[in-house]
Amino acid sequence: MTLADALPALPLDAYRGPTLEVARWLIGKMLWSRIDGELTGGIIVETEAYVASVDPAAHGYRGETPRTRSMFGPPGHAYVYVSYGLHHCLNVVTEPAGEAAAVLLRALEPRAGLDIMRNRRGEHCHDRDLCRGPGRLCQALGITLREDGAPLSGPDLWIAEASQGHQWAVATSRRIGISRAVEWPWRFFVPGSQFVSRGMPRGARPDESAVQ
DNA sequence: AAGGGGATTGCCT
DNA sequence: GGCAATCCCCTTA
Repeated sequence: MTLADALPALPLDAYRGPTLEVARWLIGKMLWSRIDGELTGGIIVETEAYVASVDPAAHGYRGETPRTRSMFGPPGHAYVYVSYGLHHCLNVVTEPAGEAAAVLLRALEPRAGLDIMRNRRGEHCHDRDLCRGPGRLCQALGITLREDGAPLSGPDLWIAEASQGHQWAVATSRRIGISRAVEWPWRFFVPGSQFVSRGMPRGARPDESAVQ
């Protein structure tokens, strides 16, 4: 899969809507990066919604800080932060500017530039592990704090429809790795996909409304 | 001014 | 399955 296979970036307006709807809608879309001239990309198979106005687990819940500034910015832009001092995590900012809300991209099914991903992740990395987890995804695609605040409309980082219009089933569950609002079913993923970051945790269920 | 804790990962047992 | 790594941010004193 090369640049010629990439469809144009989705319009930034598409991210302005309710975060939970955007989080579900993003499943099955392609995330592309062309960082350091290297093209990489994959199908989004796992997301989580964070809405600071009501969500104690969200960054920005206690107001804007230097780290969370992008989360308060306009929709369709990247919010990248450093986790545990060493891993990067990529969010898509949602809702109108001023509302701190975003969708965390947790896993991709790698489709383009797998050799590049392996250069970054390790030569012995199995396909399945290249983008399985928010930190791994960023490492595989070369995403760092440099991309924080960047619009997801290219040319370095963008989200587009997948070239084959495959319909993916979507399931929901509790979010991973948080200690507040732990019961909220705000995680969306492709059930059965080997590229999802973990097996189905407690509380997981098929999401009927998203299965076509 | 100091300390606790994290939207994680990889390696160890 | 458990735990260390690692650093900065935010909370509390």
